Amino acid sequence: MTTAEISGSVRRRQADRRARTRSALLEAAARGLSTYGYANLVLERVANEAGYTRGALYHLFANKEDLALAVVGWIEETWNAEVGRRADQETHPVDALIAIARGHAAYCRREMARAMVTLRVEFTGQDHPVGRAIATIVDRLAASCAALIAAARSSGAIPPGPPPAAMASAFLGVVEAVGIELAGQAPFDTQLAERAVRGLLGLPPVAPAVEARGDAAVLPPDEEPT
Amino acid sequence: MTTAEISGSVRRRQADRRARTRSALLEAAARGLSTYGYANLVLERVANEAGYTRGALYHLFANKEDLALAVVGWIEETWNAEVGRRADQETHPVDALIAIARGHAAYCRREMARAMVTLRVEFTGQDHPVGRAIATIVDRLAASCAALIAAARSSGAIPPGPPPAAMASAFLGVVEAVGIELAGQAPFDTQLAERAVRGLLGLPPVAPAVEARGDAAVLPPDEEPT
DNA sequence: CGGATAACCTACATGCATGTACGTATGTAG
DNA sequence: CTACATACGTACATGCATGTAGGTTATCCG
Repeated sequence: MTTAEISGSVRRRQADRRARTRSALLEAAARGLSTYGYANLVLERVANEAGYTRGALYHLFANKEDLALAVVGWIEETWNAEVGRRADQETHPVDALIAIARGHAAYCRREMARAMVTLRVEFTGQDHPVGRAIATIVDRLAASCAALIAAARSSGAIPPGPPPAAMASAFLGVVEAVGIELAGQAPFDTQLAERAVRGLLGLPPVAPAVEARGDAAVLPPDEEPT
Repeated sequence: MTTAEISGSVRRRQADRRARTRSALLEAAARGLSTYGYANLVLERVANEAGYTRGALYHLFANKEDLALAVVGWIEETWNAEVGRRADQETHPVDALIAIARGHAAYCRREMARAMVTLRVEFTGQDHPVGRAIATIVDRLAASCAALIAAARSSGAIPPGPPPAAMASAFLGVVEAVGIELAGQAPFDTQLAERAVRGLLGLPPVAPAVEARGDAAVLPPDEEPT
């Protein structure tokens, strides 16, 4: 029984206990959202998978929407920490774009990345707070990519083409597609994403010598939510 | 006109009426599925948007699932007619892949293409008849692409890389991504899809002279369902 | 040790969407 | 003109998921 397990385990502070159950619920919710989406997500299943009941969930989150928004916020944090920070360290716009392509393709191995796609597709064309939250993140990211594309063009690094905003949308779509389609493949080849976006942007292809070696990146498993 | 022909045309009136309302409901359902997905699709809205009530819908379709399956079948037909046939006419595998890339990117302008994506995402990882129907279509398509990739490799047209099945998944993902992200943009540049998949597959980029001209394809609006 | 507070569970109320049964009107054949 | 079939509408029943209220158990502090 749950109560016996709790009383038998090591004593924790109330805040710790709260944070721990909150993390468990968030993780279960992220898994559920990535597979079932928002509408098909049933809260009792989420709570049970985390080892609780709906009562605990409604004690920690206001409602279903609040739970989903918390998951979206968690996604944004982890993405910024794992991908955005790496891209910000690059000085040249092309390098930053490639860093985003490879980093996001790698990030797509995580459960949360699939949740991002699922929610975005589900709420496209709707007017729902969760959809707006997702759109805000993606729009910010797209704006950054559009600025990078514009900068790379003005410096002559990539040839002219469609408007930067449109190219940025296609760019992110390509990166996401490669990441999602290849998530679960081992070894995970993040260079495929780079090859695709190079073609899209009009950059010269990667050197054949490097390409033949096929460098594969290995990712650590999902971390615990904070 | 003979009496048989007259009675035949008269007998047709009911069948025609049935087919017309069926088409109207199918079209409304496709629109609804592309924006709301399956779970959020409300049959009363579908029927009302087609100018009927749920009674007519349940007279022509067994249930919600049957309606969605009919939409999926309609998607498959139109896709084969507009994209698959074009690809089959190409003799060289690379040309067939490019034809699929450009054709599918163009096809993505249609409402139904968005429904295809929405349903596929919604039912990924589920065991639902609608999801199976979608998966069957996509799997067949992916198998065709994988065969084309393998053929192109054995003829030396494209360099070696990840397994053809994985490449085919990424290929379709890229094509879909470019098509979806750029649907609604005008002029619609199907060549972006070609550039992206060329990079992905390891093909040389398109000639700059042709690229600079930026040939845009214009599509007719959605046809009536048959 | 014991009250207070927070974490958590159980049971009920509500709303919404599907599916079904039945009613009506229009078309069709003998 | 009569009898039947088909297209479509209306109203009810059911199931399911959310949200809420109140009770129970665990933790904190004087």
